[in-house]
Amino acid sequence: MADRPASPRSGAPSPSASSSKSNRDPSLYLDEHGDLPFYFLDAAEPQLQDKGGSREGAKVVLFGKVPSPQKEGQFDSCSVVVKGFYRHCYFHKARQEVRQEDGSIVYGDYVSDDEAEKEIEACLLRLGVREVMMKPVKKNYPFSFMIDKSKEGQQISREGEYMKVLYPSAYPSLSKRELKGRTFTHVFQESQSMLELLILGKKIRGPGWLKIRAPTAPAFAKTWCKTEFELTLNDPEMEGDEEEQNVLWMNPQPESPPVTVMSLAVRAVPQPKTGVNEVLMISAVVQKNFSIDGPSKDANKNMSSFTIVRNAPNSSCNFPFGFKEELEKAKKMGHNVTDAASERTLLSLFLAKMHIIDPDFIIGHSFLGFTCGVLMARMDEAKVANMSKLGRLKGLQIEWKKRNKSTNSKSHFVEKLVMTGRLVCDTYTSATELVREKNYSLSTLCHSLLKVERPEVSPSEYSKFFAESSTILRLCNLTEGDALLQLRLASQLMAIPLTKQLTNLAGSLWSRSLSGARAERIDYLLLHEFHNRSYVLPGKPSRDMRAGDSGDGEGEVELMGGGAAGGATATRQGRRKAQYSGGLVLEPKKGLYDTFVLLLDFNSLYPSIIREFNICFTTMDRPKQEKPEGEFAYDLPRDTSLDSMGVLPRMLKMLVEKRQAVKSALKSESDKSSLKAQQLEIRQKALKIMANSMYGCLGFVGSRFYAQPLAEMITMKGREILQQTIDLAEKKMNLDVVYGDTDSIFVDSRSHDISEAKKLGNELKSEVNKLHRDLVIEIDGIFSKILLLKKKKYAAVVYEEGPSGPVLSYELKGIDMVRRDWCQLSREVSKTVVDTLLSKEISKEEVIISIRTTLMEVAETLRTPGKVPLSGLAITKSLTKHPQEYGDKNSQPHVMVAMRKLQRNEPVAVGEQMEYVICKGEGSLAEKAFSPSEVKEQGLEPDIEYYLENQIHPPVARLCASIEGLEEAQLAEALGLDTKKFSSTVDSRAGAFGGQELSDTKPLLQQFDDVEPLTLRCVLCKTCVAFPGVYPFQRKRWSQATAEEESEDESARKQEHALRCSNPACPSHQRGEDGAVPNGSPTKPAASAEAFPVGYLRALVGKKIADFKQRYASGYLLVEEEKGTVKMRRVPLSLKYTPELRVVEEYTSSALYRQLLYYRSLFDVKLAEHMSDDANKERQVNGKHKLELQPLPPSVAISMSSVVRYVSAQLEHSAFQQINLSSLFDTTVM
RNA sequence: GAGCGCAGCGU
DNA sequence: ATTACTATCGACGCTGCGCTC
Ligand SMILES: [Mg+2]
Ligand SMILES: [Mg+2]
Repeated sequence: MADRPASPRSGAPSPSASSSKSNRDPSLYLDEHGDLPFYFLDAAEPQLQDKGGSREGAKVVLFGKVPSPQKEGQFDSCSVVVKGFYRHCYFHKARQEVRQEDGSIVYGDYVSDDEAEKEIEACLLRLGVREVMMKPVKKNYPFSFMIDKSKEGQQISREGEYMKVLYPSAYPSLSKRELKGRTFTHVFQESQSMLELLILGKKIRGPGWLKIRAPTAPAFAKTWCKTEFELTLNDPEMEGDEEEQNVLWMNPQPESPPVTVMSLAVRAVPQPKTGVNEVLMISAVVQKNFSIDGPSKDANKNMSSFTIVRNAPNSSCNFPFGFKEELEKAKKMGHNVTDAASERTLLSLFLAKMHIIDPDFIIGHSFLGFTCGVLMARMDEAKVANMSKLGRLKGLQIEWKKRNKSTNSKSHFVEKLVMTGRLVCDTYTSATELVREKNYSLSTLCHSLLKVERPEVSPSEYSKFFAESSTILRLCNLTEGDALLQLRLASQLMAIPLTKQLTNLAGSLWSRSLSGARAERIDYLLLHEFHNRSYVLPGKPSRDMRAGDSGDGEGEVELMGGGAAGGATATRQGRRKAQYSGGLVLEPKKGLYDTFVLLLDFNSLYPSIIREFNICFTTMDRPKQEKPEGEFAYDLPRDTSLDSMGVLPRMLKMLVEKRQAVKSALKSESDKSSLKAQQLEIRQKALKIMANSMYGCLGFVGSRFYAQPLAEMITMKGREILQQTIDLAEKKMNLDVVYGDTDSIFVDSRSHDISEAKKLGNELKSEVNKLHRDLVIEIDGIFSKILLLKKKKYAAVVYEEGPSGPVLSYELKGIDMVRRDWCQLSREVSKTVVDTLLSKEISKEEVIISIRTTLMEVAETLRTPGKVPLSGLAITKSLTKHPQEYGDKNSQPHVMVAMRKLQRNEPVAVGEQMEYVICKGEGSLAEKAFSPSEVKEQGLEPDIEYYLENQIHPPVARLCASIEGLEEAQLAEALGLDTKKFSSTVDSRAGAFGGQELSDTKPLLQQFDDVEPLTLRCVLCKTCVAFPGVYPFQRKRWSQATAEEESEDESARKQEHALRCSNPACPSHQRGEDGAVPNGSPTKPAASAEAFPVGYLRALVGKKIADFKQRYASGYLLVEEEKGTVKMRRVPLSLKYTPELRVVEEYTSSALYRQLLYYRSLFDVKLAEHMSDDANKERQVNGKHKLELQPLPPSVAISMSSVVRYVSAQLEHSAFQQINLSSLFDTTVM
């Protein structure tokens, strides 16, 4: 930037000129006026130990970087200890009570300054504050729109009169409870920290260049920084003079200095007996030119690394013979490995390195949650000196007895304390905030973000690595690799530049921003703004800023002290009940749409509402009238003109406009991957985050600016605007709104024409936008197909026009397959089902076939032991608290698994993803849940039926809920589940078959309506014969009776078997009466005389069965082929099977089953006898003659039974109901 | 069916 | 209601599972 000073020290003596002085001379850092250019990174207000009775004033330590006097362009770490603070508080003056004649009291003017001053002075004196400065001031009050029920008649108005009170910080801050008086009603900022006072007073807005006026050298260093200064603040002049400020924010800002980051990876091994982690190895990767504004240039050039590994004699991790030599060799190869004789040596060495390298940033994966704690515990145990070198604040005393409580302390308080002065970027924490993953282990993140497979080594394997020198070095390599991966991960996530931008925008502390204090960022943004506008600032959560909230009459709970606010009862982990209503969600018009559906969405709805309606602390009025309990009493600000803009709208306007500027700058950037472009991208993102999180903080009980009425007003307007938009679309434009959620509507264009749909969308868009000034709705997407399932649950095909035709992609919201609490298998099956449902141009029948086939295949695979890997069955659930803290631990699978893990002395972290597999066995679900490792070790068997019934069926059923022909029962049938659980309005035929026993020789004959009849072809004369069954009378009895007349053979009294050629001239008839029987002809081989030999029958039936199976299975194969190639383009099944399209389409599993059963029945002699009984009963009723079944020749009987056995074998393997449909896919034919 | 609890999607 | 230890977390809307009554 052109307007930037080239260097923060412009005008300073050049380094060479002062080279004669000692390197340590701090004055070298000062410019010609004796001022210090200081890049502020972070600050802390260390708590002071009380030394007897004498109190020291508060100290605030600023940590940062200063230009190195020795080397141009380099920077040294520096701290500035600021002293001489005065506490600032504001006493709001009371109004005089005037007694009326009727005895009532009215409140008049403010009490006089003298009166107030006297009382306040006395009050402070009573609290031990002897040096006080006081002055009447006018201040504004941010919560003037709320009614303070505890202070009837003494409401604070927007502008009011206060006494400003200042006293040295050596005196303690005042307790609100002790501050009661006649002349004042409220006290503000009495507990403000000096750090906050400094930041607000000096307008320090996050990391940036400051000019420190005339700092001095300290008598002794309080920090481990390379150089240190001390600054005593001027005595507070009541009127702050800009020239007298001793800390100034530089304007314009020179370029930020690069920082040094150190990524740490530690291998700790738990002691078998105690479970205490001991440090085995520490690796660090250091990068010196790390840019805090964006990606770093030449990152690799400025990287170095080291590893320290320790010997552990008398344990499994001792150095093998000759390790020293190997180590020396490795060192010569450039591998920076140091050995240490003991853990203590290792830790000391490490601290020394830390001190020399003096990193500004520490990067680690779960650094605060694990690594740092382990290091500290071991340093304490081994009595390693100067543990505080981990951070930069010297001589910290940490009370260890307190922290040995339990491992589940989530605040990492001590760790943060020790790290003071070095910023910590925890890749775990950052990732949980910046990306959504199924879990946040280093390996997973490397895989998904860096596309790198990280080799995992568990502590139990360390001893193996210590068997040989080479493998120890390999472990060192891996550890160093981890450190490098963490560094890359942090860079990839842009965690450091992004939090820096956020901190700059908010004017908060970087260390707090890094540890994810989101609400605090908004607090600081508003604190700065309100401070600058001369408002008294709200303190820690307490009710007096907004005592007696309008809606619920909670009076003066706060005075009782203990009463926890916000209803946060005890150890309640689950989310508490909502305090006010939020967004409007429409009931979707459920179903599958194949017309274009438009998604219109308001840009940043809530921030826009704040601007549109000028909603702010400063613009809202007190409710004019009492409203009944629970009703919202506030009115909208009447004035929404731009000149009366409130603070919040103004800030949002600023954020939005800045973002627009950044985005347009980004647009003009030709190379989107350039450093500049990426910096802009980060800035843009930070601006968006800030704008969007403002609303959330208004409703946050713990926020400094907690203002539920504002939050409530915003959501209320949100609901109104969405409803208004819907009405416009439906009533005025006669459109079909099929769904909407908070800030969006989904409109069915009822058209297959994209341009028509777009036109419609644009019309609606412009109509809506006409209604608003700041609110903007936009077409957020066009779906060529959408399956609306439930509120917040849908699957859609996004239609976009690319340079070469339409580009399709999925949008999947809320459905089970996007959630991590279903096993992978379930998600995969759902995926296939969604693929089918959303595929293009596929008939309803094809969809049904395809999904049924998928399910049958899944069931078959699952029921085949070992076909599905355990990982596919693992169900994942997070531990949201320590296992012990769960109420009924015994009924929750993930908790049970965690408890057992604890029992085995394995660490269990809060937030960890517990994997479990449901196994066969007795008891409740939780008792059948085991971790994958337990399953393997104990040889347990997964409960396949559980998975089919509870993991596959419900999600698929939900997806198919609106698809006719794929009701729950059909899906259950396809999965081979008990269909009785589902209402039997569904497939009655399937139901009928479901109850059928295979051994039953009396099937329901009408069920063979749709089977293909069996045609035999005489092997001798090639005549084709439709095979009626064992006897001719059976011909018309397989399906519903037809009106057709009986043929001669069917009604013949003497029923001869039907296994004979119909051609009278056939040679088969030449041989004896029965034809089929080779009755011992001497001239011809017996077999050749048969029309239908048994071998032929079996082959024919076998072939037919195989054909049907193939026909059935081919549907599946086609789907499978599809999956591998084009996700969205499914070739319809009919394309491949045009000649037999109908057959294929209708060829379901039950059809196949019936076909097989039919074949068997045709040859079933016993069945024939049953059927003749039935037939004779009917004939008797109708007065027809009785049929007499003629005995079968032995050979025919053998043929018949042979075929029956053959078909039965195939049927038995393929139990269609409740057993196993899978062998239908067995393509081998006997 | 209600209650409780758990999970974590959605805006 | 914390910036020294009980942790501390932006809001609300919605579905789905398991257990007990
Ligand atoms: Mg939006
Ligand atoms: Mg939206």
